[in-house]
Amino acid sequence: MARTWHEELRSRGYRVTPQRQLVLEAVTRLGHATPEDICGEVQETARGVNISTVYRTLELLEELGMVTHTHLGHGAPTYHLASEADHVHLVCRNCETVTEVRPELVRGLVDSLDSELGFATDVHHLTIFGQCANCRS
Amino acid sequence: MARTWHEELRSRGYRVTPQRQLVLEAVTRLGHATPEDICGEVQETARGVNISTVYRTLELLEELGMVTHTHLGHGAPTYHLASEADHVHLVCRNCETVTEVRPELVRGLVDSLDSELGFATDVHHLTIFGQCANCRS
DNA sequence: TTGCCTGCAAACCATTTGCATCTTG
DNA sequence: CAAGATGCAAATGGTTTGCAGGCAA
Repeated sequence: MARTWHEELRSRGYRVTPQRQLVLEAVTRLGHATPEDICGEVQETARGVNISTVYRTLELLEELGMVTHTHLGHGAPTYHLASEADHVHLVCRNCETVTEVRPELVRGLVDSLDSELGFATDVHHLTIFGQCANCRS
Repeated sequence: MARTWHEELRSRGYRVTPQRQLVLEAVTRLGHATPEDICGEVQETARGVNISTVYRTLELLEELGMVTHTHLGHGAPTYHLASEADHVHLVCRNCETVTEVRPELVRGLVDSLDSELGFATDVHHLTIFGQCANCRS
């Protein structure tokens, strides 16, 4: 069986704290949430948790490869579980709607960049801006 | 002959000011510059120009379709002439190097998004993060 | 002369950091 | 009990805004 999250933390010299568990749970529950969203969600359970702890924890979880973030607009980035990150984001400039599309759509591009330039695309972080079908008509 | 920039401004009720000319020249000269870079460049010629004027002017020039911006990293966005924007940016997460690639590489993706989802991709704004050939080896 | 523009300063938002204190292992 | 984690407050970086005076048309 795969190493648990707690073991993962410990083996790298980090500690398991209630705050870290709550942040991870919040990210799991919310999906596509900003640090502030996450902080709010965490505070539903534990009032005292500070936003700087949320930032530090998100950085840690990202380093561990458990969460990733994307920039979906002008404001704060959004975080979600790495295990659920297998999709590409389309953001409509007009109505701000975010659509998730299957990664196969960018397969061709990713392959070209690899074979032609040796560039390894980070698909999870990819966000494509434009105009959605609704707003075009 | 096409309408000049000055006519374009005037016809929309905007005014031609030295600051606006300087900002446009700075963007032309610098390419891929942050608002702060641009402000610095402008101030080489006209000391008094304020950064808030630079922000306001960039917003205006973008609305007029003369410049565009992209996010190449965590910090400030970078601006460049729309007429020179016909390329896609690759950003290496490791060495921070920015590479411009010809837009044909994303043609397939853009076409798929259009035909399958009716989504009109804003190629100019597209930035692809990943790891470059150098840093992979 | 009109009212759009600009400079300045202050407000804002998202994020980071220093430090004293608390907790985990 | 030692090192790492947290809370708090203050600093930071980037951007926006209100307002009084300035300048283009």
